[in-house]
Amino acid sequence: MGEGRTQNSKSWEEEIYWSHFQFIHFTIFLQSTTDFQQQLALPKIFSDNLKKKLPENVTLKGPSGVVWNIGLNTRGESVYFVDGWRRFVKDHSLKENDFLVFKYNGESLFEVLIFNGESFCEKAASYFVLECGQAHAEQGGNKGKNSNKSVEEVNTTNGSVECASPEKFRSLDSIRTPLALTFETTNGKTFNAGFKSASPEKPVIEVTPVQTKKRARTPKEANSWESACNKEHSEAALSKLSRKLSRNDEEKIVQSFSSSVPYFVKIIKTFHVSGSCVMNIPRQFSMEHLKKGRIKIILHNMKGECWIVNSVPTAKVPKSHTLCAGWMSFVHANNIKIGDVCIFELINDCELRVRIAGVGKEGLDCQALPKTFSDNLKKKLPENVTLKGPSGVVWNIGLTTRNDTVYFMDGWQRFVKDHSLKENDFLVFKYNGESLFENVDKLILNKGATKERIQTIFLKKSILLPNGGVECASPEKFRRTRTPFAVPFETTNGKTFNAGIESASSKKCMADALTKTTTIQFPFQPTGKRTKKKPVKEAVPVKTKKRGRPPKDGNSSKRALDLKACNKEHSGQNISLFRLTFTILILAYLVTITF
DNA sequence: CGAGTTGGTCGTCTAATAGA
DNA sequence: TCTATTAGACGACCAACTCG
Repeated sequence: MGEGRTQNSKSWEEEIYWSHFQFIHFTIFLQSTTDFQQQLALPKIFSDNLKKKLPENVTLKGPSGVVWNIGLNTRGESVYFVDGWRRFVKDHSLKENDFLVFKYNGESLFEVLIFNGESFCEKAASYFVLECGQAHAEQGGNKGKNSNKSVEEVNTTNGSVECASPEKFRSLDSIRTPLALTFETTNGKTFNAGFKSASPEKPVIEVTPVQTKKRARTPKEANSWESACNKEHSEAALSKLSRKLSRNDEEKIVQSFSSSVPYFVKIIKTFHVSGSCVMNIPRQFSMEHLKKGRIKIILHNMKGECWIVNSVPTAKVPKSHTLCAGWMSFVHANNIKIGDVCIFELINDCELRVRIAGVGKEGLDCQALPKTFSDNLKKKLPENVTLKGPSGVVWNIGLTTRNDTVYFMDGWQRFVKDHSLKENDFLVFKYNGESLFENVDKLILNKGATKERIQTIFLKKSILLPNGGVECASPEKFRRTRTPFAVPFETTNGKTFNAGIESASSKKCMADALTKTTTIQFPFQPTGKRTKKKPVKEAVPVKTKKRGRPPKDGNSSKRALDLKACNKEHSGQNISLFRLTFTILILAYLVTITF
């Protein structure tokens, strides 16, 4: 979204953010596939906006307060940390999967927080990196001019509220900003199908241009959300509401998901789960990945259970398929409801794995805190806490503990809504040890470098149960699941959020579903007992000539991060109580929102 | 050359029909 | 009566065409 905008078409929020804000945050994930031990590429959006302002040498201030002087090198479109970076990596024992949060002061200082990608919490050891020879020497060396000044500036801001002026600015912004329309439309179950094809060579970016541009009907009469909700039959109302979707809305789901296998996305409509109960497969997906004629398709849910479903060619749309017999059983067994998002991934020939993401407001109701954090602080956490947003505005949130996991519960939905949080948003929280969580804003994820990383790390953190309860999987389980990545986007607040999140509803199963649907013979034999009222016209050959402008290029802005792990060399000494407390109290985690 | 018009294509959705 | 299947209306999008 925001990232897709060109420099010349910045929103006013972006313009103000990049031109006037004193502090800029961004996040970088360390990948083994990149040479991160030698150099580190800064996020493209960051360097694009600030390249001209960046000095040749900057200072990195680690969590311990020690500073490192780092040389910047511009190559092509990218800016890299080079000289001195290796030392920083070594001194902090940075490893693959660690991720760093940088806070740039607008001049030459970057404050760095270092997080463990496994626990989503800070690496405690990073607070105990002491002044070492190299770091010390650099600090006092000829590059000290910038650093000294910067350190002073940091000290003045550290103890109090960060970036006072910008925060005030943002506060006004937040008050002005209406609730996120996009979120409501998401909840409004208003998306149409999307189709995305991915090849092994290009597993995530490629988007089939034609199919992703779905046509959303607009209602003849303008039904407002309110009027729709007032209808007696809410499902029908939702169905009507769904027609109000814009094309952009439809594409969002497709673009927020990526998979190494071909897939298509469907937003469940009334007719998918009631009445005839059919599911149409996008024509292009059918053409590319399904056999012609009647076939049976095996649908897998995320539990590994499977259903056999008839797939018949669509008469009106040649080469397209419609799921019919067996689809209803799948719907019932997996408790699929109107508005749910189903992602059909082709895992084998005629086998589709279906990810089902519930779209109810219950999906926004809670958010699990990182296990490491809650394990350490669960006993100290009050029942109600305060979330302080980047704007300075606060939200009261209730905490609930279930199965050893602590969740933001009551009020979280409001926080999500007010901040237009979506799938793949990335939040960093700072906990003050009592009842206040401050949300550090304006993180910029190194999109390209993060994409692959996120697929292996940021995983499903909470699963909504049909009864509204929440089941939280272990971090290890999360890690095993490949998670879609969405490009960083800008909220209506002008904030750039990132991170990978995925959530899905795990619905209860119907034990007999399989037996009900396994009676279909293969190859499928039509009954032949139906008669057509009218002769069917011979299928007209599809015109191959495409008119008009060619589809736009998929813009893959992959960037490489370079770095490698290194060994720990420094252990903590002279531990101060303050440092220890601070170490524990800062956390970062990914927000999982089911919609 | 650009704006407006037109017609083809195809996805969405409903209703009809027939089998179990 | 329920489920499976099919036909077709409707409507949006897009590209080619037309015209000023």
